[in-house]
Amino acid sequence: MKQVPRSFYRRDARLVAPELLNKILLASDGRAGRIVETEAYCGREDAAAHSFRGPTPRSAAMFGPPGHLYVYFTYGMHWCCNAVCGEGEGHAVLIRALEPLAGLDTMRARRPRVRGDRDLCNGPGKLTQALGIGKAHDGADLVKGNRGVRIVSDGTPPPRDPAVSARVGISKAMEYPWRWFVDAHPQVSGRRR
DNA sequence: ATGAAGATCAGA
DNA sequence: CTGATCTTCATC
Repeated sequence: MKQVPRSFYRRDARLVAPELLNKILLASDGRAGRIVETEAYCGREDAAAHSFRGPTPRSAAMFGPPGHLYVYFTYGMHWCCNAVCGEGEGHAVLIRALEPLAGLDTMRARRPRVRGDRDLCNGPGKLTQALGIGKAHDGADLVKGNRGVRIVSDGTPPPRDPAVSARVGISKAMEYPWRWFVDAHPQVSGRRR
């Protein structure tokens, strides 16, 4: 497994998001999945971003150093995780779906209602539940992995031609095509509109 | 102090 | 399509 250096994240989220595809999100106890769907959120120029109006207590991590995690709670029950990008401009990449790779038993235990393994991590709230990511990981360093979460590469390059679409579930700035996913994994990628 | 909206999910 | 569930932040 190769390390993904901090310089990888120190760029516009729209450049990082498609390149995060096929990298691996790793949790402390061996649970891991391949990233197959991402979305870019772009600070002050992006009305759909939590960072749009500048830093708040919730979005503080988005303005922090790149290569750290921004984790937020939404809809009264779900955690979502992002890789912070850029250099303090409030850019981040939302990780929306994983192809489960390891620790599937623990994932199933975390998501007891799920029938098939393909529903384990195919959504931003699902994958955090499967991997056990929550408030404790807000601000965690994905390069050092000192809070048990990191992103690595197994050498698989990002897709040469990732699928692109509008972002899912937003009500502002819907016109931007800032969602990328691995088209070759229809069974694990989230919704496909 | 208040309330509306929310980067979602599961089940009918 | 709807209900669940509760934090966050802008506004009053």
